[in-house]
Amino acid sequence: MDSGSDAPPLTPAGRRIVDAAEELFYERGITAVGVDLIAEHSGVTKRTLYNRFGSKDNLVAAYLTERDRRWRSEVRAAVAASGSAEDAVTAPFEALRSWTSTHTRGCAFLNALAELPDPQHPGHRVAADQKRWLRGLFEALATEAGCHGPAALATRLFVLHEGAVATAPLSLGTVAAASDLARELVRAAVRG
Amino acid sequence: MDSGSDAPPLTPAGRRIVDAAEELFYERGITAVGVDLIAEHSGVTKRTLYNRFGSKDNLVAAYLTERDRRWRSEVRAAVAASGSAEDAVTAPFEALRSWTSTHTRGCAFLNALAELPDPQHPGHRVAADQKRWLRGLFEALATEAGCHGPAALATRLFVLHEGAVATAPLSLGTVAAASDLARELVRAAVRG
DNA sequence: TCACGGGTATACTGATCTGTATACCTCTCG
DNA sequence: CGAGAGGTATACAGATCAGTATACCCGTGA
Repeated sequence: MDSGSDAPPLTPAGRRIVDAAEELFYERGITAVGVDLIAEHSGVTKRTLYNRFGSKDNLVAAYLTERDRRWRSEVRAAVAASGSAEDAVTAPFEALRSWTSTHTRGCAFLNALAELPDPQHPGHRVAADQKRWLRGLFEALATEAGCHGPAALATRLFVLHEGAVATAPLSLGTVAAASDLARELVRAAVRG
Repeated sequence: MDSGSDAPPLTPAGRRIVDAAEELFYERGITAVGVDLIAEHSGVTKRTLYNRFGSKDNLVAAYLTERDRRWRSEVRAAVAASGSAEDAVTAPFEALRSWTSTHTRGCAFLNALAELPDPQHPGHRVAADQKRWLRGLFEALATEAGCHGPAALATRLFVLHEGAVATAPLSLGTVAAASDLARELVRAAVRG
């Protein structure tokens, strides 16, 4: 559940493959990108790609797992950088703000869920787990901050967060709006 | 902007093609479904499909346009069925509730945006327009109900709505949570 | 009567898809 | 020395992709 250190240490070629997959899958879509293109962009033979990952589905899962690892790291850093337990609850929205300022394709995990309907697909599982982790993080942070009704509050913060990231590419000011409302909700839950 | 009556009257075969496209594109994904499969499912020759729509991209746009037309109709019905101007503001959440009770693949438009990164793609435009329409509808309803700060409120309601529909397939209770919070926000904006 | 719109049937093109086969190279470590 | 891991290079299989070509059928309306 921690998505932590049980990652197999990637070989140099494996590293380049995942890097290329991260960019291409995210920018152009998973189904629209073929393994040949990824092999070419990473300067690696298709044979090597299949030796490392076995199948495209597994490579997709590796791509999402890597994204998940980095994203959790950024969120945890934002939580650690927050000044108070109350601010920590909305720290994921700060991480979201900086993410959306440089990326215009929204959430890699929501996009993956849109493209991979099959719950058995390894990539689907990674993406769904990422979302469940985030909702759980909100609940843990809300509990830590002494908020009333941490479970219900966490679901509300989670909805706001996902709505913001899902609509971020539309540039309708949803990230700031969600962030502001989230802070109001947390403040009310701490006081109330 | 109304997505109304300027729709070309579909021929019988065209009707069946769009119906099949609606089901297949939504359930399995746009890129993952080929035109041959749609032709087969609609009992139509591929020649006819191309005579009607010209290209897969155009068929995708027709699919999303049809979905948009139906969805706006359902939302407008929910608005009309609401008992008061205040209830009308959150009527789209009622439509969302009934939609997610029978569909587990989330929002066809968000899914389309996830699969079609190119803003020039005709399907991308239809999906983006649908989202802008919804945000505008919230603002119009909020204004009608005499809410304070209707523009900011509309963006908040929009974020909640999109977060709910984006995470609905995860079954984390987000639709009910967003709906409840939306009503609280509207009530506060009417009173305040 | 006859032209035309809507549709069927079948075959095809050229590209691209995931995945595999075969053969060779090079470095490290026991 | 020798084995194995990591990788390259090239070619291939079989399926599927979007889209086109050719030829025919049938109903309606001028």
